[in-house]
Amino acid sequence: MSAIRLLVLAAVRQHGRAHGYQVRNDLEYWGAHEWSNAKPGSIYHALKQLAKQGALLAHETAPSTAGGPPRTEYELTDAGREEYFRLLRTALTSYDQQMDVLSAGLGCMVDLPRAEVVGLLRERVRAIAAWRNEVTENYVPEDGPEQLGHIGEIMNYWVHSADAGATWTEGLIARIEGGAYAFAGEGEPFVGVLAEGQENPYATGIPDEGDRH
Amino acid sequence: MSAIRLLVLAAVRQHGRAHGYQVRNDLEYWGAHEWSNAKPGSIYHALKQLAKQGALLAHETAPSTAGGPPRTEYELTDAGREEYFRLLRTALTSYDQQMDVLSAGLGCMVDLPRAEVVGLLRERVRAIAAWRNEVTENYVPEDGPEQLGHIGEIMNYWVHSADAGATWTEGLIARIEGGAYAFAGEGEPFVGVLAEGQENPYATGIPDEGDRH
DNA sequence: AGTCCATTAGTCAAGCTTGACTAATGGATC
DNA sequence: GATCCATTAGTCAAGCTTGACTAATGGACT
Repeated sequence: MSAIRLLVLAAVRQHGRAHGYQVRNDLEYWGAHEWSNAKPGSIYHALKQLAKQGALLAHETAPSTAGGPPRTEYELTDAGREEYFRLLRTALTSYDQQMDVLSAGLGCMVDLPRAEVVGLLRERVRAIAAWRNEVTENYVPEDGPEQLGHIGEIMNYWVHSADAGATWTEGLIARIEGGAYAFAGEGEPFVGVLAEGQENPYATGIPDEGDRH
Repeated sequence: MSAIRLLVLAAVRQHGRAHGYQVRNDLEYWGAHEWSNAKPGSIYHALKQLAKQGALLAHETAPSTAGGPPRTEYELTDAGREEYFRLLRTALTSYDQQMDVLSAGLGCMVDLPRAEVVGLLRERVRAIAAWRNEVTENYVPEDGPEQLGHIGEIMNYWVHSADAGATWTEGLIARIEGGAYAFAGEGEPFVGVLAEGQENPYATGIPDEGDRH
């Protein structure tokens, strides 16, 4: 599972109706370029693919009001809403060693009820434990782990990462059970997208080639 | 950077001369399917691509002696040896949040001298610290981190993971400085590939569709 | 002697990712 | 008033990944 579809659906969903560049800006606002493969090509590809598969409805292209080529606006369909929640639940539950998927899930978690998120995260902790069990049982030779030599460090690293992930998840569960954040059905939903014309306070100040001289 | 090229170069290098299926088996022996995208398609693609780019020399296809279609054998070129060490050094040094790259680097680290590996890992710790610094400075609003709401959990998770990675790397440095493992120039090199006809003791017992009935 | 099928070995199309490129508008500068 | 260029918006080709598929050999079973 890649994070990009979840992120794109989340952005379109919060806008109600959005064009590609808006989605692209929101993902930059979320810092997604730092922890996921949210690049223009991937975003536009995901939009087209989701539209083709019926998760998004593509409205005919309209000429831009602010320069640039005409733009296509997208809206979530019912199938898209289902897909969004399916992806979100998977992102919070499954352990696939990919930081981007969980990160996207964290950004969207408040769209689910508090109790469900806690349940999904507990399931995640269980999944990590199961994975850990599987690899430690299958990859230790009869003569003890020393026999593996430096190769054993690979497993050592996986297990260390898995444990760190589980510990962190338990901390998050505690914070959520302690009342942190506003989840679905608990008042004003969190607004996480940029309004038309609003500037991104986290815009990357990184100059590209063209800025240098 | 993806781990697959490094893994494929490592397998070919250890064999001296190898065909695709041999590489595929070695990667399974290393457990690479558990922690990287080492699937048949990716492996054969990487072999072809590396050959096209001059890192591998492809010998003409020869009919298999044990069934199946004819196979192509590959050998490292001088450019391939350089590429191997370049990728290996990058894998050990850079922090890109991808477990597979570091895992591949760990599997290959003994091909470098002990002192160099320690240096590269120290550089890695520095890279993690720099990354941590950058994100914590750039993504905290003026009014304090609480302002971010649940979005702050994403950064919290990155930082936690980065710290866990740095701690683990420091542990590894200590083990290596303490004399663990045999590195380049320290006697018999570690043999990590399967000889012709040798069975993989870690073969996945997972049955695929065809086995079911 | 024919069929089944496990093993050996690799191909392929569809989808995803990447980095570089195109194209239109409007304001700043010379 | 012509040129430059930042911003807005999106395309494209090349490469990578995935899962399902093909193809050849030889042994087991009927």
